[in-house]
Amino acid sequence: MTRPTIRDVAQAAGVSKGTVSFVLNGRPGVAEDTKRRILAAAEALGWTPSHQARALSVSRAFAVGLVLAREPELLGADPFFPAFIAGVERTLSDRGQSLVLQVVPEDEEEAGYRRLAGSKRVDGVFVLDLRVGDTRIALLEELAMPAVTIARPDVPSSFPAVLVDDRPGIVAAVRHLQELGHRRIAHVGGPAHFLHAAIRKDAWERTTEDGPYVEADFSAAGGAQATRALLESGQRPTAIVYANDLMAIAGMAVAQEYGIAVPAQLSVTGFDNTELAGYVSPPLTTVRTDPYLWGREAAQALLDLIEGGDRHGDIPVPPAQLVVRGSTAPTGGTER
Amino acid sequence: MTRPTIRDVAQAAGVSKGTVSFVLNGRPGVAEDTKRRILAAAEALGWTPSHQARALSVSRAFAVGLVLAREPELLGADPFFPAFIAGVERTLSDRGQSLVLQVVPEDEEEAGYRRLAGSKRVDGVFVLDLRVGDTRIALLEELAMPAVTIARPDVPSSFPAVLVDDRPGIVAAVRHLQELGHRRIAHVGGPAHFLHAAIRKDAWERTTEDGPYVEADFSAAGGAQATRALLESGQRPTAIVYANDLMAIAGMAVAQEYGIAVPAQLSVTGFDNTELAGYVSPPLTTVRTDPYLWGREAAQALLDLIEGGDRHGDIPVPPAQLVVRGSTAPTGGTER
DNA sequence: GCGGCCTTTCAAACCGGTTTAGGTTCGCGT
DNA sequence: ACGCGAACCTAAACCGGTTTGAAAGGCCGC
Repeated sequence: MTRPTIRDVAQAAGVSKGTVSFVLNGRPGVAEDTKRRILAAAEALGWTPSHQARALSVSRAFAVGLVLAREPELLGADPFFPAFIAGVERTLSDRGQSLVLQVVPEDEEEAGYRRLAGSKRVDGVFVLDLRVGDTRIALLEELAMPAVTIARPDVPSSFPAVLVDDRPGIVAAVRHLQELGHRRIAHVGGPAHFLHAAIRKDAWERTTEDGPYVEADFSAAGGAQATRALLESGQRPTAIVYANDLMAIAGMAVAQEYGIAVPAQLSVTGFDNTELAGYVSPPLTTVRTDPYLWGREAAQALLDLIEGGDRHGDIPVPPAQLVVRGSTAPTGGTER
Repeated sequence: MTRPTIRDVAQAAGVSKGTVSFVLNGRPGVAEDTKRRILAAAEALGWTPSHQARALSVSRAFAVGLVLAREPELLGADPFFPAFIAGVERTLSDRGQSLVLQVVPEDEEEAGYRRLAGSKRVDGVFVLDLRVGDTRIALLEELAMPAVTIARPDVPSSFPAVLVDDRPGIVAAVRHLQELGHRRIAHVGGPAHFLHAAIRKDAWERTTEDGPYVEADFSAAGGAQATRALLESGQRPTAIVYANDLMAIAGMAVAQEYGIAVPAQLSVTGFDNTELAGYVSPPLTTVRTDPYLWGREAAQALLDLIEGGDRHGDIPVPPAQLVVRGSTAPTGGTER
């Protein structure tokens, strides 16, 4: 029992391969009656097109790629990635495309893209975790590979970008703290070469009046260490705005360890609204983002780009929103 | 500037396509000299095989699939999945294969597998999150699709399985608690229809002398709720063994909320050793697993199965190990 | 009754590899 | 001088679709 091919369908319907192909691609110029016969035959045989063969003749892969260059441990802790992928899949499966994942060590990222492009395994790619002066866009242009980026405002890109603006979220967090009376509001950021880390820091910097900045690496360990540095410094901040939830949660644990009560003596905000955020003690005030939506939009844009070739312009998405929980409180909590 | 094909290489080397193909697949029967000429020509032209064409002629997809039926939010919180994928990728990229991901709503899981199989997009699949009486193995047999499962001991499977044994980890956790003097040791498990949830519960049940069981759903919300139930029950346990870190961390927050000190009044253990586990307060005693390794092994087995067709037998992996941190302590902590 | 046009269909080429059947060339034994 | 096998290589078929150029048939007007 081998899979039926288009030949079998043609034979069964008493027509040629070409005609069958026409019908199945909805081209005009085939008599109604013949069309019905062919469709019936295909149905009866349970025929489905071989995507391999189709791929070869139209030289399309019917798939898009995603290269992940983060370390596995960091990936595991980051809620962005699965949600984004789920969103991407949502659109892809509707359009009969699939997603090829490539996880590579950080220093082989470029090779990852080359591999996807060189073997024509995908028709386009997503570019995540954009960095300042990212070399990947030039690379992809050179490879003539359609791409869609998840970018931040004010960063020109030759590819369509899903424009995520983290600033309103950070600004809202800082303002919220200021309304609670905080003045020394610190920031624990991610690696400065990441666009999203840079823009979060920038938003904090412009909104806050005064407060120390520590660069960390988005990891729990990094967040803990940065927090330690802040708490031991001469002038302790009364609030810390973290660039993600993971660091914020680790930071709260450090504060506890130092005997500093959150939120009574130290207010803390995170970013991402991970599942755990609402279930730590105290529940974390954080910023909610919607990577699922970004994934859907990014996939839309990429497929349009691949198919139409004309889709341009960026895709705005709703700004991040502050979720106030229990880790922030007015200043002036009692010392113990 | 179009990509060079095997024809171009043949022409440049002054031989026929067939010969080139022979050389590039390392078949014997080609003179050393010719071989060199061909390789040189291929090199000079920068030729890489079109995987589409190859796929068509040998009817292989050179890819394996992974169907994920969990809800995106749960995926985000689970460290298993990215680490597993990273491990899979490690093996795959060495062998020139790629990974096709399919994320589907929970009720469309079967359709997901059918889609992958029907379009011949993949040569084999991984089966994760095995359930009791899982219908997927029958489905895959019907589809004649090679598969490798991540399974638990004592569950017969017609496919090779990476045999993960969670029991030693749970047993070690319970024993550790017993050595600290605990007798009423509760368990908060995952949904009972999941094999890994069932076996963890089973291991706890056999090792513990006495203690309540609450079924939850591996989510933070579920863990919190289960913990609430346990703490409000007449006979409070002095220790709780959770089936994953996420629930354990949420549980600790609930205890705190109730004014119950961890670990002084309540000891807690998790499972997974997520990144955050070591950076909450108190740091979580948990069980370390190695999904990265499982991914590597699973991919090995799957490729062997696809290529050789003869690979059988299960693949054992090192048992999970207890990581003792600060969330467990001797019983008899002072009431406040 | 014939040329012209439109509709419908077909046969064949093509995508870029792999694989098979067969053809040269050569050296060797007799 | 001839037959024979080994070593090397080629031509062509094949995988399963898409696409093109042309042919066949029907209908029209003149």
